[in-house]
Amino acid sequence: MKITSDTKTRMLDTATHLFAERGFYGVSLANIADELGLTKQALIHHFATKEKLYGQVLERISDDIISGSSATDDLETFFETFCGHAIAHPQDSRLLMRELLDNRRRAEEATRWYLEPFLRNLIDRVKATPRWRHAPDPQALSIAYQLLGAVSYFVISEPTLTRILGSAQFSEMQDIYPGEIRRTVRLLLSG
Amino acid sequence: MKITSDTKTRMLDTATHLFAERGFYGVSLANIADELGLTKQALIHHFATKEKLYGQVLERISDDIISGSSATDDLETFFETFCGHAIAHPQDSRLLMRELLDNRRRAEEATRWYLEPFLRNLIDRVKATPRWRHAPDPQALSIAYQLLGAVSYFVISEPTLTRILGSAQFSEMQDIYPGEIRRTVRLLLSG
DNA sequence: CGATAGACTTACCGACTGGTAAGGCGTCAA
DNA sequence: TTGACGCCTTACCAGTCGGTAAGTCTATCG
Repeated sequence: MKITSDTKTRMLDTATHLFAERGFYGVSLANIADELGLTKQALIHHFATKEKLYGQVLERISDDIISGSSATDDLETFFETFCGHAIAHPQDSRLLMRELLDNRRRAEEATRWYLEPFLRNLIDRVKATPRWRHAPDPQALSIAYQLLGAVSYFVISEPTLTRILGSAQFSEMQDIYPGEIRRTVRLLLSG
Repeated sequence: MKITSDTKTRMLDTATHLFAERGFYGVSLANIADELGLTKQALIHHFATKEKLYGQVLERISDDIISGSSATDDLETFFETFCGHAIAHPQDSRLLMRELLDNRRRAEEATRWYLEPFLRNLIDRVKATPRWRHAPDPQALSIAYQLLGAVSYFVISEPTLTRILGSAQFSEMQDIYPGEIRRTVRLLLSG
């Protein structure tokens, strides 16, 4: 128990998992604490409030995403990496999707805007391609956003698709999806 | 006060709006009742439980979506309609997105599977095109899902994009997005 | 050995949750 | 006039929420 940051990391891991699965209001501090084998006051000791805990969870994820994307990658490589990361870490996609849905209400109290640098980066990346070199920002972002949405929406649909298709067909779909995305990227960059 | 179904409709409208905005656990029966100028027991009188109210909200939306899509439309027309509906009724998209995120936990108690007929319909529609006539189900669904995701993800991002781009650039993006989707549909059907 | 500090606990709080029980009120049929 | 019914209310409940207060325990350091 000497290394307190280890406990803090475990807390963030568990909180990330639960917030991603049930959302901010679907999870109580007691839920998180139970899964850790601690009390909710241990969480409050480290993070002061539930909001701040949630904020640190978001911050860690957005740092991962931004640092995980090399600035020199072309669009095709970028989305290949992005798609791979999203499928490997569906929790992150779920949590960011929830944040997109919830941030209108959280807007007043949001201190930092997590997604902005990521999206600015994406716009520049699209405008670095020959096809979209002269596109205005909204159009460049439209291109990127279609791909972003195509990946994220698929990843968060895992439970639904598994139920409808069965797990065998879903994992088949999961295998081919990155390739389909790659083909769409190429089409968008050439057409 | 004679026409009770009118009150019931108002209740469903308000519940739809609030559930879409804050999610199932972010809204209490009292919140909904307050906005209606009634008490939460009025809601319970009509819907018995919060879960059943939520279920009826979902049912109404999925009925709208399914009945709103003519079976004879080709893919391009279908997604044009779908995109228009999504932009005109962002609440519906938000709610369905939340359901995709939450239904893993709700899975045990779900009595009806809302999205299945919609997705089956989509698979058939993709396989009705010359380009994908012989595609297996997972691939056909991958094609459709990219488009579905591209539309839905954009629609629920309105608060985020407005903040980042400003409302002028966002509405510009909203204007061009259906056209971008249409072009992507064509690319996917020809490439 | 004694003191200090961080990690974590028990005990507790007021506010709010979904839901039950019971009754008031207006409308309509007999 | 009377009774029944649908709509909605007040009163109330046990359970949970996020958070505060006041410790206990252990490790470190002088």
